[in-house]
Amino acid sequence: MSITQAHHITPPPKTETYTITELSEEFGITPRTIRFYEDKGLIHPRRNGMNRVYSRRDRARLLLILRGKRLGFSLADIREMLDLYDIGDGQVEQLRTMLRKSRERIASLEAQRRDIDDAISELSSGCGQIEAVLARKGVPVDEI
Amino acid sequence: MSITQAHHITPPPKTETYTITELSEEFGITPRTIRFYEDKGLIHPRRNGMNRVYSRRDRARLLLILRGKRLGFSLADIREMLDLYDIGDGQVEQLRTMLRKSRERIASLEAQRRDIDDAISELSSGCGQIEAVLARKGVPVDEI
DNA sequence: GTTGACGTTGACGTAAACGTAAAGTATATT
DNA sequence: AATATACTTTACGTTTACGTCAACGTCAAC
Repeated sequence: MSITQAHHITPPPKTETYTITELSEEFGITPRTIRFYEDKGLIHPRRNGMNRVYSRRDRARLLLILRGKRLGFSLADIREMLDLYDIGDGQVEQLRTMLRKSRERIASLEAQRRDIDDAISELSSGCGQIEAVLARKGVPVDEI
Repeated sequence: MSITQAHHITPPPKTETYTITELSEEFGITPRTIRFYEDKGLIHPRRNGMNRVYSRRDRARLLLILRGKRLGFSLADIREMLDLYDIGDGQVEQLRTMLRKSRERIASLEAQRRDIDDAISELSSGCGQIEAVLARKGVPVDEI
């Protein structure tokens, strides 16, 4: 039914390229997501006719995008940093921006952590009170 | 046309009631927000004609809602807990539910905190690297 | 000639928690 | 009346990061 062999196997990987599904599977995201990033200006793959063709540089950008997301940056932030990365000449300016953004992000995360700690305290205390009431009523507290 | 006297001065505060703007101002939220909560079934003020009339019980519910939000519960969660609170007879069942939800919330918050700590670590390390590069280039790092 | 795999664009849907008009009602004062 | 104030409802807009169709293109295989 087929030559069993080549078909969608990149012929001679001259300049390594990737299709959208290849990347989506490698990174565990959907093609829709990758197109969405393109829509937002985060990535600019070449085209082969209608189809998107991703280079290793594109792949690297995608990695940076996912890393940024993991760190809690917005796509807009990531885009800004990638744009600076592209310019490339203003290395220093780029690093300054990343440093500033990273520090801001750290401060924001630390604030979040304080809020979380406060909430945990309040919730724990609330749990304690509920447990006390239930215990007084003879209700086993751990089987909930 | 009027007794020149009373007007918006609650006559004899027989049963303490509140208007929507009173509550919104007291709690620093907008009337829209309070109506939204009603829309979502979190609160059920009486009506005087078309106008909403809030009792002290309603006010207390609003406080519980805001407290729940502060602790990071969704309005749906809060609604569920308030509904149980209303029934009132199944006190135990209600407490169990609150205890369960609170514990779930604590677990979720602790997970969030771990993620935050990881992100802070990664960001700090990244900042360190950037600072090193900038320092090597003779760029002052703190004035950014 | 049609099936299948893969790709494309476009547009609407989702979630949460409201914001923001737009337009009407009711009451009280001027 | 006219004005001012407070309140009402209805309904669409906002934000972020996609999901979910729908309908169509293209290419190779059978």
